[in-house]
Amino acid sequence: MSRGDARDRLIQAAIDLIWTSSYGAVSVDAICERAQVRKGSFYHFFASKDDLVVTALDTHWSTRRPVLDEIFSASRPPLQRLQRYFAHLGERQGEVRERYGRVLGCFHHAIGSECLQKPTAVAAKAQELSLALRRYLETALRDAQAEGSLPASDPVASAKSLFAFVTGALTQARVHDDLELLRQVPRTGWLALGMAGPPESAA
Amino acid sequence: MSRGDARDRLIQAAIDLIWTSSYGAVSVDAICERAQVRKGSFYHFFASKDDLVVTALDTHWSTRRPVLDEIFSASRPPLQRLQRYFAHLGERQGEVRERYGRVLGCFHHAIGSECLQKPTAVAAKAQELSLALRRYLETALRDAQAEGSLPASDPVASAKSLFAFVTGALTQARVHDDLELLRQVPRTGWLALGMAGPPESAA
DNA sequence: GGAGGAGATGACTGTTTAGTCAAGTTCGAG
DNA sequence: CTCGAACTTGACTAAACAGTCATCTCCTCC
Repeated sequence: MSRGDARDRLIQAAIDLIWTSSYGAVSVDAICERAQVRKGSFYHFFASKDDLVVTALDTHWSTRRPVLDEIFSASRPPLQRLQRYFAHLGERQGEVRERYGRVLGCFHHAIGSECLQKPTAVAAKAQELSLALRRYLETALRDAQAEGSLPASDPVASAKSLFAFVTGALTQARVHDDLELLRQVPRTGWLALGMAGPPESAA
Repeated sequence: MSRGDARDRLIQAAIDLIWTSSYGAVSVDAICERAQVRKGSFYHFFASKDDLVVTALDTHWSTRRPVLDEIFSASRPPLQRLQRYFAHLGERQGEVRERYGRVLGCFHHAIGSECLQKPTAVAAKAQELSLALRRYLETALRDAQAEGSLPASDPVASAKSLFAFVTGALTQARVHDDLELLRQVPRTGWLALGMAGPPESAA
């Protein structure tokens, strides 16, 4: 990493600090100090604090995307995709807890619910990523209905409800630092879809 | 309201401003300006910004509590309580939208997920109120299981999951200003409890 | 009417904030 | 060696920030 060394450190510092507290509570100075980068360098790489945060959101998403692509692979039966995703939530936050000492939930969701309309660019990026995530669910539900393994209904509305449950569980887990709650997600998730449990082949 | 006139305006201004944006984005000056109260008066009534916010949380809760007490009245069949609450979510946020021009979700939940550990007093108060709300669900679930209208399970864990879904739906509705999502809550809520729909007598 | 307290006021302090800038250093290509 | 571009640096600004304070204005009770 010769090129973008300080830049990368700034991005990582922003992710660490904002994720563990909040957008509004983290200052440029704090990010610089953690990244061991001077103020002038910050503004060499980024036009503003918001510019860095948008970049941080993109960077973080680019690390999650391949994982989601694998979980929601079209070569996998649609219900098995959901089963893997439900299980992934708990596993992933377990890793987060080991690294940050605390369950932190979803990075861009935490930012998105804090920055409603305030800094347009940040809010727009957070919403964009939330929508991208929801589309994984939507596709899996549509595929499941197409193959008849899930009762027919509006897949967009169903994905919205399921997504609300997932983000709610992640946020509650974050607030109460409660990993156990996420381990309940698979059970309740299937119920919310109108099913008693996961398909036999997916367990 | 002879006593506490300016004080009340400060509390209301804090609720309005923080609810429509966020804790971190609202300054004491902004609150004072909206309340038409001078800085000195602010600190005559409140020891600090956090002190006002804690008071605002309590004040707001005290307006919601009688409504919840009515909805979750023990003289009502437990499943009917849940049905009423599910329906209430959409109605209430409809009112909020009319008043504030936007769906805002749950006030103390928005603050609670933003202020994780930072200002101890604010975070503690927000968590206290979240817990109080969750207990309404817990009691209803316990009563429903006791009378056999809901399959037996751990009511605490079930309440956590149901509460995660409700807060998730409120937050999604807030972020996307989407009232329609909340209107789906009754349907998905019953599913998540392992029921096909509300009891006949409750509809 | 006078004493005293609750409340109002605006100017004030010191700190933190985001963002700027001119003068540096480093380093690879020509 | 030299030139320029990428990068670094620390001092700087102006605004916003939370919080303070002496002084004033009421209103109430004696």
